[in-house]
Amino acid sequence: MNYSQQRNCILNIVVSNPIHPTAEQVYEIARRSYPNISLGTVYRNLNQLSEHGILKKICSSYGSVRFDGRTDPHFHMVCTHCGKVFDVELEELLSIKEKLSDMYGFDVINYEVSIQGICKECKNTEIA
Amino acid sequence: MNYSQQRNCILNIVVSNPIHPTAEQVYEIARRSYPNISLGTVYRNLNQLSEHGILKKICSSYGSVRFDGRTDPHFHMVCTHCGKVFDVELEELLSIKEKLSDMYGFDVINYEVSIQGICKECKNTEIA
DNA sequence: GAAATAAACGATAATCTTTATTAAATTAGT
DNA sequence: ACTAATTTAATAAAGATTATCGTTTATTTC
Repeated sequence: MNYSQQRNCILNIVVSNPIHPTAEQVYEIARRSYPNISLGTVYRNLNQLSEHGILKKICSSYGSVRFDGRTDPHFHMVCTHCGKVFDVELEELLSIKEKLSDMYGFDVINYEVSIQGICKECKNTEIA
Repeated sequence: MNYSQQRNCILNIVVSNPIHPTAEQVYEIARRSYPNISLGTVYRNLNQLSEHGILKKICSSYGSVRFDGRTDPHFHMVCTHCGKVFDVELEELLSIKEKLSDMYGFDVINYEVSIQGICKECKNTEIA
């Protein structure tokens, strides 16, 4: 399932831009290479790539879905001031799957930690 | 900020129905008491109550935002088969705030763990 | 308790995000 | 190069959420 220039372009954009872009952002970047690429194409491919585990969807309580080219276990902090998304490592979460299966009989397919707060930079500039 | 019969009704619905309802679901229930309540009123109040920390918004990668009357630290599992949302307790996550502040200089306002998988019941009925 | 002020409501339009449809173009296999 | 399958662009449609605005309801002041 890896043909079409557009799909490769979309994948590259997400992987090489670790800003956790929204579909709209991917679309804007993709248009530089494919000026009449359609937003529908972007959505379709982002969803297909996510379903195949090549990308990951990340959600937050506000705003659009974002996409992540990193698929190894890690989590996300969203700064509610500047909107940037940061990667976070939390080892204590890596054992969640087994724990939830034991405690609740739940087969974990995917899990996500979404943290909202104020990032270091915004904290500093606010003080100044 | 706690007047209006409609707001109290909406709050009661979310608190007394621990199904983590969507705005649409709250709307359907609220109409039993206030037949011409507006969906906009439901959204407005759910958001206001969330902003005041009286309710909590919960997001999942698919579907609408849901609301939770429990505001103490706990997390959520969504069954991708039946769509139900379950509460989860994970003590190892309760210290996230301090850890993220130490490691990343990030002031945590809120955090959310969203787990997708197949619940016990759906697993059993699938086998049968 | 009535009048004045502020907040919230209902109805509806508008917006934003995402998905579906379809004819034309592209890709893969022979 | 030819045929079948897949993908695309363009567009419409659907779904979720927010904004607008005149009217109603609640709070405050007298």
